[in-house]
Amino acid sequence: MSPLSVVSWNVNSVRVRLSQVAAVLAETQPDVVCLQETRVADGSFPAKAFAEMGYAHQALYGMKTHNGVAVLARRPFRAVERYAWCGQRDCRHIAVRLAEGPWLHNLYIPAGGDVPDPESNPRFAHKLDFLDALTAWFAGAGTPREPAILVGDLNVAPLPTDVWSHEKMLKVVSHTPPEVARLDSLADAASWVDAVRHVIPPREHLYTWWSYRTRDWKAGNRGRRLDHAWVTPDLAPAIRDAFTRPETRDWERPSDHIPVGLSLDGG
DNA sequence: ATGGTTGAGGTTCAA
Repeated sequence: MSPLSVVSWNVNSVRVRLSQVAAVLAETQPDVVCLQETRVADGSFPAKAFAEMGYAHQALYGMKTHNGVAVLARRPFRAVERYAWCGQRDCRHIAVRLAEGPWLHNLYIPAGGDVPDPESNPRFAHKLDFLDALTAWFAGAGTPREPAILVGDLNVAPLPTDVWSHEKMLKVVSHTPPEVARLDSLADAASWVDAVRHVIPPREHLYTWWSYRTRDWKAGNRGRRLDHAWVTPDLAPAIRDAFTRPETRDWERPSDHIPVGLSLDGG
Protein backbone atom coordinates (compact mmCIF):
# COMPACT_ATOMS: atom_id res chain seq x y z
CA MET A 1 0.00 0.00 0.00
CA SER A 2 1.24 3.52 -0.77
CA PRO A 3 1.37 6.19 1.95
CA LEU A 4 -2.03 7.75 2.58
CA SER A 5 -3.27 10.86 4.34
CA VAL A 6 -6.92 11.61 5.08
CA VAL A 7 -8.69 14.66 6.48
CA SER A 8 -12.25 14.32 7.78
CA TRP A 9 -14.45 17.31 8.56
CA ASN A 10 -18.12 17.90 9.38
CA VAL A 11 -18.44 21.20 7.54
CA ASN A 12 -22.14 21.94 8.26
CA SER A 13 -22.82 23.03 4.66
CA VAL A 14 -20.06 22.54 2.10
CA ARG A 15 -21.21 25.60 0.17
CA VAL A 16 -20.88 27.94 3.15
CA ARG A 17 -17.53 26.44 4.18
CA LEU A 18 -15.94 26.00 0.74
CA SER A 19 -13.17 28.56 1.20
CA GLN A 20 -12.39 27.17 4.66
CA VAL A 21 -12.09 23.63 3.29
CA ALA A 22 -9.80 24.99 0.59
CA ALA A 23 -7.60 26.58 3.25
CA VAL A 24 -7.39 23.36 5.26
CA LEU A 25 -6.57 21.33 2.15
CA ALA A 26 -3.89 23.81 1.11
CA GLU A 27 -2.29 23.51 4.52
CA THR A 28 -2.64 19.79 5.20
CA GLN A 29 -2.38 18.49 1.59
CA PRO A 30 -4.26 15.22 2.22
CA ASP A 31 -4.62 12.54 -0.45
CA VAL A 32 -8.28 12.15 0.48
CA VAL A 33 -10.84 14.40 2.16
CA CYS A 34 -14.04 13.09 3.75
CA LEU A 35 -16.81 15.59 4.39
CA GLN A 36 -19.97 15.23 6.47
CA GLU A 37 -23.09 17.39 6.62
CA THR A 38 -22.51 18.69 3.12
CA ARG A 39 -26.25 19.57 3.04
CA VAL A 40 -26.49 19.69 -0.74
CA ALA A 41 -27.92 17.50 -3.50
CA ASP A 42 -25.22 15.91 -5.67
CA GLY A 43 -26.13 18.05 -8.67
CA SER A 44 -25.37 21.22 -6.69
CA PHE A 45 -22.15 19.98 -5.05
CA PRO A 46 -19.20 22.32 -5.78
CA ALA A 47 -17.45 19.59 -7.77
CA LYS A 48 -15.52 21.88 -10.08
CA ALA A 49 -14.02 23.88 -7.20
CA PHE A 50 -12.65 20.70 -5.61
CA ALA A 51 -11.41 19.37 -8.96
CA GLU A 52 -9.45 22.60 -9.39
CA MET A 53 -7.89 22.02 -5.95
CA GLY A 54 -6.60 18.67 -7.22
CA TYR A 55 -9.43 16.44 -5.99
CA ALA A 56 -10.74 15.25 -9.33
CA HIS A 57 -12.09 11.94 -8.05
CA GLN A 58 -15.32 12.47 -6.16
CA ALA A 59 -17.81 10.10 -4.57
CA LEU A 60 -20.96 11.97 -3.52
CA TYR A 61 -23.96 10.88 -1.49
CA GLY A 62 -25.93 14.02 -0.72
CA MET A 63 -29.47 15.31 -0.40
CA LYS A 64 -31.18 18.66 -0.05
CA THR A 65 -31.09 20.39 3.36
CA HIS A 66 -29.87 17.61 5.65
CA ASN A 67 -26.93 15.23 6.13
CA GLY A 68 -24.80 14.31 3.12
CA VAL A 69 -21.32 12.77 2.86
CA ALA A 70 -18.61 13.10 0.22
CA VAL A 71 -15.18 11.59 -0.46
CA LEU A 72 -12.79 13.62 -2.61
CA ALA A 73 -9.45 12.18 -3.71
CA ARG A 74 -6.36 12.90 -5.74
CA ARG A 75 -6.35 9.36 -7.09
CA PRO A 76 -9.06 7.12 -8.50
CA PHE A 77 -11.46 4.82 -6.71
CA ARG A 78 -11.70 1.13 -7.50
CA ALA A 79 -15.20 0.99 -6.06
CA VAL A 80 -17.86 3.22 -4.47
CA GLU A 81 -20.72 2.02 -2.26
CA ARG A 82 -23.59 3.93 -0.67
CA TYR A 83 -25.45 2.52 2.29
CA ALA A 84 -29.00 3.06 3.54
CA TRP A 85 -29.24 1.75 7.10
CA CYS A 86 -32.54 1.35 8.96
CA GLY A 87 -34.41 1.59 5.67
CA GLN A 88 -33.58 5.27 5.24
CA ARG A 89 -31.74 6.74 2.29
CA ASP A 90 -30.53 9.59 4.45
CA CYS A 91 -27.03 10.00 3.00
CA ARG A 92 -24.98 9.15 6.07
CA HIS A 93 -22.55 6.45 4.88
CA ILE A 94 -20.43 6.13 1.77
CA ALA A 95 -17.42 3.86 1.25
CA VAL A 96 -14.76 3.88 -1.44
CA ARG A 97 -11.96 1.51 -2.26
CA LEU A 98 -8.91 3.53 -3.19
CA ALA A 99 -6.65 2.47 -6.04
CA GLU A 100 -3.59 0.85 -4.45
CA GLY A 101 -5.19 1.41 -1.08
CA PRO A 102 -7.69 0.38 1.57
CA TRP A 103 -11.44 0.65 1.88
CA LEU A 104 -12.44 3.99 3.37
CA HIS A 105 -15.75 4.45 5.16
CA ASN A 106 -17.09 7.98 5.66
CA LEU A 107 -19.89 8.20 8.23
CA TYR A 108 -22.31 10.71 9.66
CA ILE A 109 -24.09 8.99 12.53
CA PRO A 110 -27.43 10.52 13.64
CA ALA A 111 -27.05 13.13 16.37
CA GLY A 112 -29.96 11.68 18.33
CA GLY A 113 -31.91 14.74 19.46
CA ASP A 114 -31.93 16.14 22.97
CA VAL A 115 -33.58 13.54 25.23
CA PRO A 116 -31.56 10.34 25.81
CA ASP A 117 -34.64 8.11 25.96
CA PRO A 118 -35.50 5.85 22.99
CA GLU A 119 -39.11 5.50 24.20
CA SER A 120 -39.96 9.19 24.06
CA ASN A 121 -37.39 10.41 21.52
CA PRO A 122 -37.49 8.71 18.08
CA ARG A 123 -34.24 10.43 17.07
CA PHE A 124 -32.38 8.80 19.94
CA ALA A 125 -33.98 5.45 19.05
CA HIS A 126 -32.82 5.89 15.45
CA LYS A 127 -29.28 6.68 16.61
CA LEU A 128 -29.12 3.46 18.65
CA ASP A 129 -30.68 1.45 15.78
CA PHE A 130 -28.23 2.94 13.29
CA LEU A 131 -25.26 1.98 15.46
CA ASP A 132 -26.69 -1.54 15.90
CA ALA A 133 -27.23 -1.98 12.15
CA LEU A 134 -23.72 -0.81 11.36
CA THR A 135 -22.26 -3.10 14.02
CA ALA A 136 -24.14 -6.11 12.67
CA TRP A 137 -22.87 -5.39 9.16
CA PHE A 138 -19.23 -4.95 10.19
CA ALA A 139 -19.49 -8.13 12.26
CA GLY A 140 -20.68 -9.98 9.15
CA ALA A 141 -20.27 -8.85 5.55
CA GLY A 142 -17.98 -5.94 6.40
CA THR A 143 -15.34 -7.90 8.30
CA PRO A 144 -13.28 -9.44 5.47
CA ARG A 145 -12.87 -6.08 3.78
CA GLU A 146 -9.45 -5.34 5.22
CA PRO A 147 -7.51 -3.19 5.18
CA ALA A 148 -9.97 -0.42 5.98
CA ILE A 149 -10.24 3.07 7.44
CA LEU A 150 -13.35 4.53 9.06
CA VAL A 151 -13.71 8.27 9.59
CA GLY A 152 -16.49 10.71 10.28
CA ASP A 153 -18.81 12.39 12.71
CA LEU A 154 -19.84 9.47 14.89
CA ASN A 155 -21.71 11.80 17.28
CA VAL A 156 -20.48 9.83 20.30
CA ALA A 157 -17.67 10.87 22.67
CA PRO A 158 -16.61 7.51 24.14
CA LEU A 159 -13.89 8.30 26.69
CA PRO A 160 -14.14 10.39 29.89
CA THR A 161 -11.44 12.63 28.40
CA ASP A 162 -13.51 13.07 25.23
CA VAL A 163 -15.83 15.47 27.08
CA TRP A 164 -15.23 18.49 29.27
CA SER A 165 -16.93 16.82 32.26
CA HIS A 166 -17.53 13.07 32.34
CA GLU A 167 -19.88 13.33 35.35
CA LYS A 168 -21.97 16.18 33.97
CA MET A 169 -22.20 14.60 30.52
CA LEU A 170 -23.39 11.13 31.54
CA LYS A 171 -27.03 12.12 30.89
CA VAL A 172 -26.29 14.26 27.82
CA VAL A 173 -26.81 12.74 24.36
CA SER A 174 -23.37 11.87 22.88
CA HIS A 175 -21.86 10.56 26.15
CA THR A 176 -24.62 8.40 27.69
CA PRO A 177 -23.74 4.80 28.63
CA PRO A 178 -26.02 3.16 25.99
CA GLU A 179 -24.42 5.20 23.20
CA VAL A 180 -20.88 4.59 24.40
CA ALA A 181 -21.61 0.86 24.76
CA ARG A 182 -22.86 0.75 21.17
CA LEU A 183 -19.87 2.66 19.84
CA ASP A 184 -17.62 0.21 21.69
CA SER A 185 -19.52 -2.68 20.07
CA LEU A 186 -19.11 -1.07 16.67
CA ALA A 187 -15.36 -0.79 17.24
CA ASP A 188 -15.19 -4.40 18.44
CA ALA A 189 -17.12 -5.63 15.39
CA ALA A 190 -14.08 -5.18 13.13
CA SER A 191 -11.47 -4.78 15.89
CA TRP A 192 -11.18 -1.13 14.83
CA VAL A 193 -8.24 0.75 16.33
CA ASP A 194 -8.87 4.36 17.42
CA ALA A 195 -6.07 5.90 15.36
CA VAL A 196 -6.39 9.34 16.94
CA ARG A 197 -6.01 7.96 20.46
CA HIS A 198 -3.15 5.79 19.17
CA VAL A 199 -1.26 9.06 18.64
CA ILE A 200 -2.81 11.40 21.23
CA PRO A 201 -2.91 9.48 24.54
CA PRO A 202 -6.32 8.85 26.17
CA ARG A 203 -5.22 10.68 29.32
CA GLU A 204 -5.27 13.98 27.40
CA HIS A 205 -8.55 15.79 26.89
CA LEU A 206 -9.32 16.11 23.19
CA TYR A 207 -12.35 17.66 21.50
CA THR A 208 -13.51 18.11 17.92
CA TRP A 209 -16.82 19.95 18.46
CA TRP A 210 -17.96 22.98 20.43
CA SER A 211 -21.58 24.16 20.42
CA TYR A 212 -22.61 27.25 18.50
CA ARG A 213 -24.75 28.14 21.51
CA THR A 214 -21.85 29.54 23.49
CA ARG A 215 -20.63 33.07 23.03
CA ASP A 216 -17.00 32.25 23.69
CA TRP A 217 -16.29 28.61 22.86
CA LYS A 218 -12.78 28.79 24.29
CA ALA A 219 -13.75 30.35 27.63
CA GLY A 220 -15.34 27.24 29.16
CA ASN A 221 -13.84 24.83 26.61
CA ARG A 222 -16.96 22.68 26.87
CA GLY A 223 -16.08 20.51 23.90
CA ARG A 224 -16.70 16.93 22.90
CA ARG A 225 -14.72 14.49 20.70
CA LEU A 226 -17.45 13.47 18.27
CA ASP A 227 -15.28 13.05 15.15
CA HIS A 228 -13.07 10.01 14.77
CA ALA A 229 -10.57 8.14 12.61
CA TRP A 230 -10.27 4.38 13.00
CA VAL A 231 -8.22 1.73 11.18
CA THR A 232 -8.33 -2.05 10.99
CA PRO A 233 -5.59 -3.78 13.07
CA ASP A 234 -3.42 -4.58 10.03
CA LEU A 235 -3.03 -0.82 9.45
CA ALA A 236 -2.26 0.12 13.07
CA PRO A 237 1.53 -0.28 12.65
CA ALA A 238 1.35 2.15 9.71
CA ILE A 239 -0.16 5.01 11.73
CA ARG A 240 2.27 7.90 11.38
CA ASP A 241 0.28 10.88 12.63
CA ALA A 242 -3.15 12.05 13.74
CA PHE A 243 -4.17 15.63 14.36
CA THR A 244 -7.00 18.11 14.79
CA ARG A 245 -7.20 21.73 13.61
CA PRO A 246 -8.81 23.72 16.48
CA GLU A 247 -7.85 27.06 14.92
CA THR A 248 -10.64 26.58 12.36
CA ARG A 249 -13.22 26.97 15.16
CA ASP A 250 -12.00 30.57 15.51
CA TRP A 251 -12.47 31.46 11.84
CA GLU A 252 -15.28 33.71 10.69
CA ARG A 253 -18.52 31.74 10.24
CA PRO A 254 -16.97 28.49 11.50
CA SER A 255 -18.30 24.96 11.45
CA ASP A 256 -19.11 23.72 14.95
CA HIS A 257 -16.77 20.77 14.18
CA ILE A 258 -13.04 20.91 13.46
CA PRO A 259 -11.02 18.78 11.00
CA VAL A 260 -9.47 15.48 12.04
CA GLY A 261 -6.46 14.22 10.11
CA LEU A 262 -4.73 10.86 9.80
CA SER A 263 -1.63 9.81 7.90
CA LEU A 264 -0.40 6.29 7.26
CA ASP A 265 2.99 5.06 6.10
CA GLY A 266 3.26 2.96 2.98
CA GLY A 267 4.17 -0.67 3.26
C1' DA B 1 -31.93 29.09 33.91
C1' DT B 2 -34.70 24.78 29.54
C1' DG B 3 -31.59 29.85 27.47
C1' DG B 4 -28.15 30.02 23.56
C1' DT B 5 -26.51 29.87 17.52
C1' DT B 6 -26.27 28.20 12.82
C1' DG B 7 -27.89 26.73 8.04
C1' DA B 8 -31.46 25.66 4.69
C1' DG B 9 -35.48 26.84 3.12
C1' DG B 10 -39.45 28.63 3.62
C1' DT B 11 -42.28 31.54 7.66
C1' DT B 12 -39.61 26.12 11.35
C1' DC B 13 -36.68 22.32 12.02
C1' DA B 14 -32.40 19.69 13.04
C1' DA B 15 -28.22 20.10 14.98
